[in-house]
Amino acid sequence: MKEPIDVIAIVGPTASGKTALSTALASALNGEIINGDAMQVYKELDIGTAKIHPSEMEGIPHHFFDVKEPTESFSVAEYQEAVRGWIADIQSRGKLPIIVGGSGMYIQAVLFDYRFTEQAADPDVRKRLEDELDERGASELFARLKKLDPKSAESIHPNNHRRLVRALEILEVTGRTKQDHEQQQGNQPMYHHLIIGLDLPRELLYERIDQRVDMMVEAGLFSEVEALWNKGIRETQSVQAIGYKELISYFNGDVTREQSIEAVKKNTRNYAKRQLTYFRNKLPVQWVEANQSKNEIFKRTFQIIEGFQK
RNA sequence: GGUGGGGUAGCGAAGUGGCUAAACGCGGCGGACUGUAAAUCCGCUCCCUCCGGGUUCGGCGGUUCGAAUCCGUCCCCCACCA
Repeated sequence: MKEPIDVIAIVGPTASGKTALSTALASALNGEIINGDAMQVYKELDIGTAKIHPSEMEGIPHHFFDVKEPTESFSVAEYQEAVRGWIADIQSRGKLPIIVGGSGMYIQAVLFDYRFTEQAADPDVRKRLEDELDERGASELFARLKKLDPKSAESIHPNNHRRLVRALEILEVTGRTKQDHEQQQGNQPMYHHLIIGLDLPRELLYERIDQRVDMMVEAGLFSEVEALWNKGIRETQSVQAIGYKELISYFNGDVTREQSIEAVKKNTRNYAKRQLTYFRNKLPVQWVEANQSKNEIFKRTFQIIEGFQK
């Protein structure tokens, strides 16, 4: 008997062709698309995030893009909640939700039984911990974590200040350890889902990335970033995205234009590699070779979907 | 043709008799990841490997117990002079 698919996710490193596949798939399957990308939630970050242009949407509804101002912060927990809402909404209308994006953990958090702490993150507590870290040094904070939450301390490298601070923050805000919190939950899937991953030979991927960055520059990436910069948006979470932070260095006068472009390319390549690591090791991905014609990719994807439903 | 500078691992660049398979940076590869994730962090990167071993510092030949480091010679690059 056939068990219907609840949701399909299309993942893959940046520049692997997810967007092109997504619209084709959505029209074939009566689907609607949900953003699976942490940075594409931001308004005004269009070119650098390779956000789909309305003219390319082919009439397919796209959800959860452009929902944040570039000055706002954003989090996985927020993403999880919103996207699960969208999945329910799309399903209720008899359509198939298709999540498309490259943020592995975000997608994992909606598809699997990830439970975040009841209380939201507390910026004040975090700030204080960060200051403390600067003043007293990481080793002192790490020693504290080791004492209060030894299990988590084992899995956090002392140099990873961000995760160190977060673990301490959880302790302080919720009164429970990070470890205690996480062991309550399984990695149970929340939906009958299928994850399609696009992959292509590394060398080719890098070539495509370099080309795409050049295209972004031609498409006006510098003026996009300059507009943000002129508004004083220079250090927000949004603008830590690749393609933005490097050009901000340029507008700050720290590097040349050419250097900033090269940095974008390099950081994008490194990022693509990290994405692949995540997909490979954290998600049950059905891989599709992306180094072939759109038609072939589409056909192969369809085969997988049909096989999955049987 | 002459004078000076230089040739070190994928690249850049230290090292100027033993502690050096050779600092450091970049690039590359692998990995971690539960409210910043396009973030943050870790490991590996001459060859074969379990211990360990084998070849290296432009080439060749010397000196020395021992050389990337000293000497001779040859090749190549750069600058200036002719």
